[in-house]
Formats: sequence, C-alpha cells, structure tokens
Amino acid sequence: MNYTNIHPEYKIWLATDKGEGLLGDGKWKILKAIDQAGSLTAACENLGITYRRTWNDLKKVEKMLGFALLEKSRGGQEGGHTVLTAEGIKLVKAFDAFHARMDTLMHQEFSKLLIQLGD
Amino acid sequence: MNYTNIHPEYKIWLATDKGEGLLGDGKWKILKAIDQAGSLTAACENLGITYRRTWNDLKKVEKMLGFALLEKSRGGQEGGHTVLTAEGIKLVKAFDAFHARMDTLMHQEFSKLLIQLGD
DNA sequence: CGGTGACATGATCGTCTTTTCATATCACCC
DNA sequence: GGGTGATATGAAAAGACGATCATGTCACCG
Repeated sequence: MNYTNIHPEYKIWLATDKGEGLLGDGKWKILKAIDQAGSLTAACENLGITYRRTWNDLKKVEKMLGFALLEKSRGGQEGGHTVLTAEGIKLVKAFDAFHARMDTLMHQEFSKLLIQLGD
Repeated sequence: MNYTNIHPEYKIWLATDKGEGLLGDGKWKILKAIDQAGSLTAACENLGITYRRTWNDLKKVEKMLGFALLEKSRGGQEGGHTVLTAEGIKLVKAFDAFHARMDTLMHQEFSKLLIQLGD
C-alpha cells in the first residue's frame, strides 16, 4: 500500500473517425523540428530519428488531412528544403497549447488520485 | 483546412520511477472485469482477451507494487476463483475517478483546440 | 552541363510484442 | 480417490513495427 515512486504518464493525440492516429507527440515534434531547421534531413538528425520513418509519418498525416502541412522542394545547390505551410504552423501552435493545458490538468488530477489512494 | 471527422484520444497510466508501465487502461479493465466476474478465466472471456496475457500483466503489476491486488485460489469443485483485495478495489475506484475527470477535461480542451484551428 | 545535397521510395532485415498451444497443479465434493 | 474447472507456466509460432540499406529524382549554380 505504498504508492511512492509512482508517477502519471499520458499521451494525447488526434485521430480520424476510423481511429487512425493523425497527430500525436511524434509527428508534432517532427513538425516543430522542421519549422526550426528548415529541412527534413536536418530535423531528423536533430531529433535522432530516421529519415525513412519521418517521411512515412508525414506522408500519412497529409493524406489523412487532405491538405498540405509542408512545402517541400528539391534540387538546387543546397539540395532542397522543407518548410511548414501556414496551416501547418497553425496546427502546431494549437497542439502546443492543447498539450500545455493538458499537462497542467493531468498533474492536478494525479494529485487528487494520490490523495484518494492514501485514504 | 477541414478538421471535421477528427477527435481526440488519450491514454493515461501510472508508471514506476523506472518508466515501467504500472496501471493503464488494459490492466484497469481487467481488474474491473475480475471484480465483476469473480474469476480470471471468466473475466478474460468477457473482455475477449487471452488468459495468458492477462496472467502475465497481473503478475507484473503486483510485482512492481509489492503488494497483492488479487486474492487467487485454485482447486475445489469449481476449479478456483479470483477476487480483488481491499487495496485492489481502492485502486480501481481511484483510477475510475481519475479517468472520468480526465475524460471531461480532455473534451473541454479539445473544444478549445478546434476553436483555435477554426480561426 | 555536371556536381551537390536534400527530397523520395522500394525492399529487406531484426526485434519486440502478442497469440497460440500444450501441460502441470491444486482442492473441493460426490 | 477420481472428476472437475480454474489457476499457473513454459515454449513455440505469428505479427507488428521500426531500422537499415540501396537507389533514384530533382533544380540550382559555378
């Protein structure tokens, strides 16, 4: 009956009506990293994840949404680059705020849980 | 730019300081089903999950907690039965309430997210 | 017009999780 | 004490998922 050394964890994500994962922590972080790095390859290196997987994930989310989050170009001296569209930026910001609020609430509610267990 | 047919999903669970999953939706539902059915086997059939996996999960959580959530007996005319300990019941109830509160909050915050995306 | 570096994509290989199958153990009760 | 039905556990088979490797495409710029 000892609940020390225990903490809450959670995941939140957006899903389609078919239950397919649309945007969760993984893709959210990728989008943020792309926004900051200006390219897919650089973003992957920063996050330490594989390009292959990232590419698959991004393809999926855009297909599900039906509109682009990224504006990608290839060729040129620097090989190419990728930036977020206006809609992509808006989505990331909205998810930022959502995440922050849920984070606060989660910890509040967890405190209540611990109190209840301690009765 | 159309976010209809999209909804939020989430998972919440308790973890040890080592990051090992302690109690989440899966084990929570199992415990509730056992409480209602009076046996492990019956609970698994009700939930449509395998006995093997359930047994592994329950063994893990009790080992991590260090105290019993279940009182199991085998043998006898009916083969055996399993019921929750007082501590098991308390944990399930606390998680019930935690889940219910988070459910409400999640939907509230998701509404805000949609509003933000609609701007 | 060819070098460059990132975008794009198929195919294969590993690993970790989950299922499935098989079998042993227990205790009540007729 | 043997039938019964649920607990208990090992081992192998199957699946799911991500990582890795290989290869092609594009457009700018010197």
